[in-house]
Amino acid sequence: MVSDVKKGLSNLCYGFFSTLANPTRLAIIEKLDESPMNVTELVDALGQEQSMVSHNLRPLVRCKLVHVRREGKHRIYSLNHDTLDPIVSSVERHAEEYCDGGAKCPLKTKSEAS
Amino acid sequence: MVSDVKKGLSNLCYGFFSTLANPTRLAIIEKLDESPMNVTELVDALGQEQSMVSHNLRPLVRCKLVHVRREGKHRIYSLNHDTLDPIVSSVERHAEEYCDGGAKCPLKTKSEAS
DNA sequence: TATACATATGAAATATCATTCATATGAAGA
DNA sequence: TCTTCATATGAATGATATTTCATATGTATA
Repeated sequence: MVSDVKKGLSNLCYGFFSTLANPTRLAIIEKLDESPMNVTELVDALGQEQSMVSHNLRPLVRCKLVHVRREGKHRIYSLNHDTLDPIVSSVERHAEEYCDGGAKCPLKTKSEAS
Repeated sequence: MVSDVKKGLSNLCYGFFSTLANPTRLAIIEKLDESPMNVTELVDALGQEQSMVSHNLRPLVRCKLVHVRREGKHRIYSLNHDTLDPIVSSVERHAEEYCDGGAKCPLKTKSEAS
Protein backbone atom coordinates (compact mmCIF):
# COMPACT_ATOMS: atom_id res chain seq x y z
CA MET A 1 0.00 0.00 0.00
CA VAL A 2 1.16 3.43 -0.90
CA SER A 3 1.17 6.12 1.77
CA ASP A 4 -1.12 9.11 1.40
CA VAL A 5 1.80 11.45 1.11
CA LYS A 6 3.20 9.35 -1.70
CA LYS A 7 -0.20 8.92 -3.27
CA GLY A 8 -0.65 12.65 -3.56
CA LEU A 9 2.79 13.27 -4.94
CA SER A 10 1.89 12.96 -8.58
CA ASN A 11 -0.96 15.37 -8.19
CA LEU A 12 1.01 17.91 -6.30
CA CYS A 13 3.79 17.79 -8.83
CA TYR A 14 1.42 17.91 -11.74
CA GLY A 15 -0.02 21.27 -10.76
CA PHE A 16 3.36 22.58 -9.87
CA PHE A 17 5.15 21.54 -13.04
CA SER A 18 2.26 22.44 -15.32
CA THR A 19 2.42 25.94 -13.98
CA LEU A 20 6.09 26.14 -14.78
CA ALA A 21 5.89 24.44 -18.18
CA ASN A 22 5.12 27.56 -20.17
CA PRO A 23 7.43 30.01 -21.93
CA THR A 24 5.43 33.10 -21.04
CA ARG A 25 5.31 32.21 -17.39
CA LEU A 26 9.00 31.38 -17.35
CA ALA A 27 9.72 34.74 -18.93
CA ILE A 28 7.66 36.39 -16.22
CA ILE A 29 9.63 34.49 -13.62
CA GLU A 30 12.91 35.62 -15.17
CA LYS A 31 11.81 39.22 -15.01
CA LEU A 32 10.53 38.97 -11.46
CA ASP A 33 13.79 37.35 -10.50
CA GLU A 34 15.44 40.71 -11.13
CA SER A 35 12.97 42.65 -9.02
CA PRO A 36 9.30 42.88 -8.06
CA MET A 37 7.13 44.57 -10.65
CA ASN A 38 3.58 45.56 -11.37
CA VAL A 39 1.65 44.31 -14.37
CA THR A 40 2.33 47.30 -16.57
CA GLU A 41 6.06 47.01 -15.97
CA LEU A 42 5.94 43.35 -16.88
CA VAL A 43 3.97 44.15 -20.02
CA ASP A 44 6.64 46.65 -21.06
CA ALA A 45 9.52 44.41 -20.11
CA LEU A 46 8.15 41.43 -21.97
CA GLY A 47 6.49 43.16 -24.90
CA GLN A 48 3.37 41.09 -24.41
CA GLU A 49 -0.33 41.90 -24.28
CA GLN A 50 -1.59 43.04 -20.91
CA SER A 51 -4.30 40.43 -20.80
CA MET A 52 -1.82 37.74 -21.60
CA VAL A 53 0.41 38.77 -18.74
CA SER A 54 -2.54 38.84 -16.37
CA HIS A 55 -3.79 35.47 -17.54
CA ASN A 56 -0.39 33.95 -16.99
CA LEU A 57 0.18 35.55 -13.64
CA ARG A 58 -2.87 33.86 -12.27
CA PRO A 59 -1.60 30.27 -12.18
CA LEU A 60 1.71 31.49 -10.80
CA VAL A 61 -0.07 33.16 -7.91
CA ARG A 62 -2.45 30.27 -7.42
CA CYS A 63 0.52 27.94 -7.00
CA LYS A 64 2.21 30.46 -4.72
CA LEU A 65 5.23 30.64 -6.96
CA VAL A 66 4.65 34.37 -7.14
CA HIS A 67 3.29 36.67 -4.45
CA VAL A 68 1.14 39.77 -4.93
CA ARG A 69 0.57 42.83 -2.85
CA ARG A 70 -1.53 45.87 -3.62
CA GLU A 71 -0.04 49.32 -3.66
CA GLY A 72 -2.56 51.95 -4.63
CA LYS A 73 -3.74 51.25 -8.11
CA HIS A 74 -0.95 48.81 -8.72
CA ARG A 75 -0.41 45.20 -7.97
CA ILE A 76 3.16 44.34 -7.24
CA TYR A 77 4.15 40.83 -8.14
CA SER A 78 7.25 39.24 -6.64
CA LEU A 79 8.99 35.92 -6.87
CA ASN A 80 8.82 33.21 -4.27
CA HIS A 81 12.60 32.87 -4.18
CA ASP A 82 12.30 30.48 -1.32
CA THR A 83 10.82 27.83 -3.58
CA LEU A 84 12.12 28.80 -6.98
CA ASP A 85 15.79 29.44 -6.36
CA PRO A 86 16.68 25.90 -5.32
CA ILE A 87 14.57 24.38 -8.07
CA VAL A 88 16.09 26.51 -10.79
CA SER A 89 19.53 25.64 -9.44
CA SER A 90 18.67 21.98 -9.63
CA VAL A 91 17.59 22.30 -13.23
CA GLU A 92 20.76 24.17 -14.10
CA ARG A 93 22.90 21.57 -12.40
CA HIS A 94 21.05 18.82 -14.26
CA ALA A 95 21.60 20.59 -17.56
CA GLU A 96 25.30 20.98 -16.85
CA GLU A 97 25.77 17.42 -15.85
CA TYR A 98 23.49 15.58 -18.24
CA CYS A 99 22.66 17.87 -21.13
CA ASP A 100 25.90 19.57 -22.01
CA GLY A 101 24.71 22.78 -20.38
CA GLY A 102 21.53 22.75 -22.39
CA ALA A 103 23.25 22.92 -25.77
CA LYS A 104 21.86 19.53 -26.64
CA CYS A 105 18.42 20.14 -25.22
CA PRO A 106 15.96 19.26 -27.96
CA LEU A 107 12.94 20.98 -26.41
CA LYS A 108 12.99 24.61 -27.33
CA THR A 109 10.68 27.52 -26.95
CA LYS A 110 9.33 29.05 -30.15
CA SER A 111 11.40 32.17 -29.52
CA GLU A 112 14.65 30.23 -29.60
CA ALA A 113 13.92 27.59 -32.21
CA SER A 114 17.13 28.55 -33.97
CA MET B 1 22.21 42.81 -21.08
CA VAL B 2 21.32 39.34 -19.94
CA SER B 3 24.04 36.71 -19.78
CA ASP B 4 23.87 33.73 -22.06
CA VAL B 5 23.43 31.41 -19.15
CA LYS B 6 20.50 33.48 -17.98
CA LYS B 7 19.15 33.86 -21.46
CA GLY B 8 18.97 30.14 -21.92
CA LEU B 9 17.36 29.50 -18.59
CA SER B 10 13.79 29.75 -19.74
CA ASN B 11 14.45 27.35 -22.55
CA LEU B 12 16.18 24.83 -20.40
CA CYS B 13 13.44 24.96 -17.84
CA TYR B 14 10.72 24.78 -20.43
CA GLY B 15 11.84 21.42 -21.76
CA PHE B 16 12.49 20.15 -18.30
CA PHE B 17 9.19 21.16 -16.77
CA SER B 18 7.15 20.18 -19.82
CA THR B 19 8.53 16.71 -19.51
CA LEU B 20 7.44 16.55 -15.90
CA ALA B 21 4.06 18.20 -16.41
CA ASN B 22 2.17 15.06 -17.30
CA PRO B 23 0.23 12.63 -15.11
CA THR B 24 1.31 9.52 -16.98
CA ARG B 25 4.95 10.44 -16.80
CA LEU B 26 4.69 11.34 -13.14
CA ALA B 27 3.08 7.96 -12.48
CA ILE B 28 5.97 6.31 -14.29
CA ILE B 29 8.38 8.28 -12.15
CA GLU B 30 6.58 7.20 -8.99
CA LYS B 31 6.87 3.57 -10.01
CA LEU B 32 10.50 3.84 -10.99
CA ASP B 33 11.18 5.52 -7.69
CA GLU B 34 10.45 2.18 -6.05
CA SER B 35 12.77 0.23 -8.29
CA PRO B 36 14.03 -0.04 -11.86
CA MET B 37 11.62 -1.80 -14.20
CA ASN B 38 11.20 -2.87 -17.78
CA VAL B 39 8.35 -1.70 -19.98
CA THR B 40 6.13 -4.71 -19.41
CA GLU B 41 6.44 -4.34 -15.67
CA LEU B 42 5.50 -0.68 -15.93
CA VAL B 43 2.54 -1.55 -18.12
CA ASP B 44 1.31 -4.00 -15.51
CA ALA B 45 2.00 -1.70 -12.59
CA LEU B 46 0.24 1.25 -14.18
CA GLY B 47 -2.52 -0.56 -16.04
CA GLN B 48 -1.80 1.47 -19.15
CA GLU B 49 -1.35 0.58 -22.81
CA GLN B 50 2.11 -0.56 -23.76
CA SER B 51 2.41 2.00 -26.50
CA MET B 52 1.40 4.73 -24.15
CA VAL B 53 4.06 3.78 -21.67
CA SER B 54 6.66 3.67 -24.42
CA HIS B 55 5.59 7.01 -25.83
CA ASN B 56 5.82 8.60 -22.43
CA LEU B 57 9.14 7.05 -21.55
CA ARG B 58 10.74 8.72 -24.52
CA PRO B 59 10.68 12.33 -23.30
CA LEU B 60 11.81 11.18 -19.87
CA VAL B 61 14.83 9.52 -21.37
CA ARG B 62 15.48 12.36 -23.77
CA CYS B 63 15.64 14.75 -20.81
CA LYS B 64 17.80 12.27 -18.90
CA LEU B 65 15.34 12.12 -16.06
CA VAL B 66 15.25 8.39 -16.59
CA HIS B 67 18.06 6.10 -17.69
CA VAL B 68 17.77 2.94 -19.80
CA ARG B 69 19.90 -0.10 -20.13
CA ARG B 70 19.34 -3.18 -22.25
CA GLU B 71 19.21 -6.59 -20.70
CA GLY B 72 18.46 -9.32 -23.20
CA LYS B 73 15.08 -8.69 -24.69
CA HIS B 74 14.23 -6.17 -22.03
CA ARG B 75 14.90 -2.55 -21.49
CA ILE B 76 15.34 -1.62 -17.88
CA TYR B 77 14.34 1.92 -17.04
CA SER B 78 15.58 3.56 -13.86
CA LEU B 79 15.17 6.90 -12.21
CA ASN B 80 17.76 9.65 -12.22
CA HIS B 81 17.56 10.05 -8.46
CA ASP B 82 20.41 12.48 -8.59
CA THR B 83 18.24 15.07 -10.28
CA LEU B 84 14.75 14.07 -9.23
CA ASP B 85 15.11 13.50 -5.50
CA PRO B 86 16.03 17.06 -4.60
CA ILE B 87 13.43 18.51 -6.94
CA VAL B 88 10.63 16.36 -5.60
CA SER B 89 11.70 17.30 -2.09
CA SER B 90 11.52 20.95 -3.01
CA VAL B 91 8.02 20.55 -4.36
CA GLU B 92 6.93 18.70 -1.23
CA ARG B 93 8.41 21.36 0.99
CA HIS B 94 6.68 24.05 -1.04
CA ALA B 95 3.37 22.24 -0.72
CA GLU B 96 3.79 21.90 3.04
CA GLU B 97 4.70 25.49 3.51
CA TYR B 98 2.47 27.26 1.03
CA CYS B 99 -0.30 24.92 0.01
CA ASP B 100 -1.38 23.24 3.20
CA GLY B 101 0.37 20.04 2.20
CA GLY B 102 -1.41 19.99 -1.13
CA ALA B 103 -4.90 19.79 0.32
CA LYS B 104 -5.72 23.15 -1.17
CA CYS B 105 -4.04 22.54 -4.47
CA PRO B 106 -6.60 23.36 -7.16
CA LEU B 107 -4.80 21.67 -10.01
CA LYS B 108 -5.67 18.03 -10.04
CA THR B 109 -5.09 15.12 -12.29
CA LYS B 110 -8.16 13.56 -13.89
CA SER B 111 -7.68 10.46 -11.76
CA GLU B 112 -8.06 12.43 -8.54
CA ALA B 113 -10.62 15.03 -9.50
CA SER B 114 -12.62 14.10 -6.39
C1' DT C 1 15.09 -19.09 -40.29
C1' DA C 2 10.54 -19.24 -38.16
C1' DT C 3 8.33 -18.03 -34.03
C1' DA C 4 7.29 -15.63 -29.89
C1' DC C 5 8.04 -12.05 -26.87
C1' DA C 6 9.49 -7.15 -25.86
C1' DT C 7 9.51 -2.68 -27.22
C1' DA C 8 9.22 1.29 -30.44
C1' DT C 9 7.08 4.18 -33.91
C1' DG C 10 3.75 6.77 -37.15
C1' DA C 11 -0.36 8.80 -38.06
C1' DA C 12 -5.04 9.99 -36.89
C1' DA C 13 -8.19 11.39 -33.49
C1' DT C 14 -8.86 13.74 -29.31
C1' DA C 15 -8.10 16.41 -25.41
C1' DT C 16 -5.88 20.22 -23.28
C1' DC C 17 -3.83 24.57 -23.13
C1' DA C 18 -2.51 29.30 -24.69
C1' DT C 19 -3.62 33.47 -26.83
C1' DT C 20 -6.47 37.11 -28.39
C1' DC C 21 -10.12 40.38 -28.33
C1' DA C 22 -13.68 42.60 -26.13
C1' DT C 23 -15.24 44.05 -21.97
C1' DA C 24 -15.63 44.39 -16.95
C1' DT C 25 -13.96 45.75 -12.37
C1' DG C 26 -11.52 48.58 -9.27
C1' DA C 27 -8.96 52.47 -7.42
C1' DA C 28 -7.62 57.43 -7.47
C1' DG C 29 -8.11 62.07 -8.36
C1' DA C 30 -10.40 66.21 -10.69
C1' DT D 1 -19.57 61.30 -9.69
C1' DC D 2 -16.99 61.39 -14.02
C1' DT D 3 -12.76 60.26 -16.04
C1' DT D 4 -8.52 57.91 -16.37
C1' DC D 5 -5.29 54.52 -15.44
C1' DA D 6 -4.37 49.65 -13.83
C1' DT D 7 -5.66 45.16 -13.84
C1' DA D 8 -8.78 41.13 -14.36
C1' DT D 9 -12.02 38.11 -16.71
C1' DG D 10 -14.88 35.44 -20.28
C1' DA D 11 -15.50 33.40 -24.42
C1' DA D 12 -13.80 32.08 -28.92
C1' DT D 13 -10.05 30.78 -31.62
C1' DG D 14 -5.90 28.68 -32.57
C1' DA D 15 -1.97 25.88 -31.28
C1' DT D 16 0.13 21.76 -28.90
C1' DA D 17 0.25 17.69 -26.56
C1' DT D 18 -1.69 13.17 -25.47
C1' DT D 19 -3.76 8.96 -26.49
C1' DT D 20 -5.01 5.18 -29.34
C1' DC D 21 -4.61 1.85 -32.92
C1' DA D 22 -2.13 -0.49 -36.20
C1' DT D 23 2.18 -1.95 -37.36
C1' DA D 24 7.21 -2.16 -37.40
C1' DT D 25 11.65 -3.35 -35.31
C1' DG D 26 14.60 -5.93 -32.49
C1' DT D 27 16.18 -9.97 -29.73
C1' DA D 28 16.36 -14.69 -28.25
C1' DT D 29 15.52 -19.39 -28.95
C1' DA D 30 13.67 -23.76 -30.95
